[in-house]
Amino acid sequence: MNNFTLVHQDNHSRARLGRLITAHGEINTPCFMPVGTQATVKTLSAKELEDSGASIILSNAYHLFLRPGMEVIKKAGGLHNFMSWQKPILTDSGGYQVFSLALFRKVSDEGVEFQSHLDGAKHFLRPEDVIDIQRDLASDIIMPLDECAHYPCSRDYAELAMKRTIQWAARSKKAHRNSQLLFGIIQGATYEDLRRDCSRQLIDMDFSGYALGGVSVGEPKNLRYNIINFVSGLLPKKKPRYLMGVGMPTDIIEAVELGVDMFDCVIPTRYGRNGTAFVSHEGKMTVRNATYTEDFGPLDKFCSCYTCKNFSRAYLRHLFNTDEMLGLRLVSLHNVHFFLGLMRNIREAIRQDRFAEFKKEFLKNYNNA
RNA sequence: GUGGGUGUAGCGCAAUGGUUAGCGCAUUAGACUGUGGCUCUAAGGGUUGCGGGUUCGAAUCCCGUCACCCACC
Repeated sequence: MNNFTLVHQDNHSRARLGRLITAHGEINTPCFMPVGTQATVKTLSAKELEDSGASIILSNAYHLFLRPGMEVIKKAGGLHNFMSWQKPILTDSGGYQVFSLALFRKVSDEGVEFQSHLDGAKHFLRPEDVIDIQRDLASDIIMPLDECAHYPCSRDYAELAMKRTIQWAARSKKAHRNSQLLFGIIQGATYEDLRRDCSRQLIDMDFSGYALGGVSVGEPKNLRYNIINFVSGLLPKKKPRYLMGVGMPTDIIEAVELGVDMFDCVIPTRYGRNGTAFVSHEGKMTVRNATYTEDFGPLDKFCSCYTCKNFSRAYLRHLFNTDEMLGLRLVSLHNVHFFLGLMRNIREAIRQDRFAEFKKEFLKNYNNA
């Protein structure tokens, strides 16, 4: 059975409209998944997320495994109940975190031994363990353990990481026995032949969707788009395509044009906490800047979110300058609203076969992001 | 009034005779892509209280003066 339906293919590009069915509801694609690593999209309540139009969020097996631990989540009745979010959840395996956060790690074909970034305790996780953890989380879409190479990276290491990712994907598939949707993760850094080999082998294993990993890890933009373009062209049309960890609005638009369906990124919330807002027809805006000291207009005059309906730039700047936590919340809320609104606009443009015009129009006035 | 102490960037402080007076915070402006609210990068900002003197050279030593602090009258 296929959980993904291709609803419409844009006439003038590879952009596509789709629908993904999960145990906790349907997701219209292209979609953006706000990131809730520690069972919370930082500073936002489930209601605020829902009101912003979020149809799925992302969480993280590595973080939740370390804290609060699986026993707590199991007793809570799964991640949905624990965090009181009843729409779909995709959980990342934690492959990325093992390679970016752990104090120490030793990777072998068997799995990965690492030291917790929280308390230094040593853990050993095999791909099978990571599937079990996500079974207990009871998320809707789950990801296999993978090895994410950063940029720049030698061809030898990229090949090693890619091959291990494939082996682990096969073992994950074997260990996966329920109705959660398991995606395959394509690695191979910036090397097209490695990406091709990885794609082919994962496609042969028949996953519910395919994720493009190891992107936006420091590589220049042109290389990034080359790889997205290349891999997207290899993937089956009838399965969802997920570009992991991406990204800026312009990255998302470029990737949608290349046929990507799903995105997640910390940018709206992290930038929100750090005082950068995304504004329609403008781009990135640093809320702290002195120029807004007496700007009593809304953050984004085209936005209908709670922040923009009720507060001025001058007030938001004041909140950031005084380190008041409401500022983090209000700008995070706006940014999430902005990203989800962007996705709605993208879907509508594809539906009307005018994605190219939409992209042109969007980029015309939109700078730096 | 007497004695002592202190005056250096918006604030708190370094620099005890030797290049162009530094540091932290603050300010200003950047960065952040499968999340630690953190962190990082850069910039602006000085008549060293004021006036005089000694010296090749003074934030630094001397004299005067002003302000503030402490103690004693």
